[in-house]
Amino acid sequence: MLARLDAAVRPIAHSQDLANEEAPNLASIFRDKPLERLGAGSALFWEGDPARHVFEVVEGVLRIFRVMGDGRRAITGFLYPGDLVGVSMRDRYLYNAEAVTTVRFRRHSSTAFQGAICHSPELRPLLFARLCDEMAAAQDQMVLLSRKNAEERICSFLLTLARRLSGDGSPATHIELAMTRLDMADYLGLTIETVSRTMTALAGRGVVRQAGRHGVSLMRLDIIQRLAGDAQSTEEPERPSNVTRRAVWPS
Amino acid sequence: MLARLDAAVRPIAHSQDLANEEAPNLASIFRDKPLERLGAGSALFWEGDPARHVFEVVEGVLRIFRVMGDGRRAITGFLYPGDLVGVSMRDRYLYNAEAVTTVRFRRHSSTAFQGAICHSPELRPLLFARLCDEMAAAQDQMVLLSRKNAEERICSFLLTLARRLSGDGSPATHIELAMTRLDMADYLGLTIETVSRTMTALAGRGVVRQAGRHGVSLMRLDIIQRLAGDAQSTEEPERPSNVTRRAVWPS
DNA sequence: CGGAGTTTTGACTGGAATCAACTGCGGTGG
DNA sequence: CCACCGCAGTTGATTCCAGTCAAAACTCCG
Repeated sequence: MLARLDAAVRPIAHSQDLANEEAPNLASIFRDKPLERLGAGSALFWEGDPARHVFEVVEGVLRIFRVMGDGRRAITGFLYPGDLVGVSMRDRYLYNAEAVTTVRFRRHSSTAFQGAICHSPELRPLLFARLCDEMAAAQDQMVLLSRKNAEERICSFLLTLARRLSGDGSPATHIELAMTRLDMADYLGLTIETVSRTMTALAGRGVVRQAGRHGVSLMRLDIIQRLAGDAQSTEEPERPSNVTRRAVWPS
Repeated sequence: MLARLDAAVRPIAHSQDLANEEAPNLASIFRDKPLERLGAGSALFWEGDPARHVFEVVEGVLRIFRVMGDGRRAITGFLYPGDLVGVSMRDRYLYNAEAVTTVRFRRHSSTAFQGAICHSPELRPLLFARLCDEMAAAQDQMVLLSRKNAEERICSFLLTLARRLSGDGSPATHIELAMTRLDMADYLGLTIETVSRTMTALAGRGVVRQAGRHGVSLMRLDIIQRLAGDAQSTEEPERPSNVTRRAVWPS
């Protein structure tokens, strides 16, 4: 009873990778599996369910979250095309996974996935790398939740999303939030009211521009970056420890 | 390129395992390495340092943390004997590691460690399992930071510590906190004053008893467990596909 | 056009942060 | 042995950011 990790793992490269012609990658394991579909709001699995499958998100957005006894919800991550869900060493899923939007995905049995990983010296390090990226992202999130104020949380979130959606390194200047304010709040450790007020305040200062319910244009990336709070303070920019500064975020 | 994870990984079993006579375990990789020593407060490495080594904690406690530009600190974890530090797929450490107490540890080069893992079908799943446990712990911490109040955070922390220090499943009833109030605060996303007040309040209610600066006796484990907030609410202990509400807490 | 859900806005509250003493322990050296 | 210092921790007073409660406004549907 070996493998079956329980973590949601994210890709290093974005999803539009050339899965077929290139060197094997994690997505290639799923290539011949049928495409399945999950309506917005539906659950892919629940915490505690037997962890029989591993999933690859092909299109759409998933949220993974836990719910406390009294109903308080904490979203621990959003998953995008190319991400794997349900990779775990345990026999039960440790969190809930729900579709934020309509999601298209492929399914693989945990045992077969495990076998494929174990026997492929090419794939193994890829999975390891994803787990490590995920761990780094989790630590970023812990910093955010433990020490950032509402404005810093929102700006960090927008920036992360902008970087992820752009594929390459530089953040996109316009993003479409797939999720509601409630999802954002439960991910950032805030309430919907605070998320709303903070977004409005940023828009009022011309830092962002809201376009419809879910569209956000990042008008002043420089300011957003500063407000996100990850920046070095202005002393000794040559600190070798700063070099990696944020090797962190995936993509 | 290949292996070098960046996560602090924890053991499933406690450290007093029979490293030598039993089946290979992760500690066995380090068995022939010399024991080194690190004074309380000293750094093992800094965020951004080249990740040349992987460490095994043999004795004492480490803290791993990040510092924001303006000095705010967030401790993302404490590491105990048997834990590995610096396992990473990146060429730089992503966080700081400092000794809370005097620490004794062993050191292994990242590349050699990586090689040992890659070539050992026994060790690989163990490392995977640790990463996954670490990921699960990180998610617990995100729930704590995002949705729990001060009292719940303190009780969760005490409970986690009690479980870890006892080795087996049932929580120890007396624990010695290796860390200061400041460490606790930076781990729990609180201030020292709030940690202090909350501890005092718990002691005042007879839930815990403080013994000296760092000793804590858990007088009412049942209450602590309830206050930690992870408990089921008292409805329907069996959870079939009771999709609506929520599906269970792990195990 | 209507209606439900989502988002925004406003008024007020409250829990933890902040600011500020004060206490007590532990080590050190006279 | 004890006076002194310094740091960790506690306690108190006050502030403030985000939460709560409530209602209005907007959007996206059919």
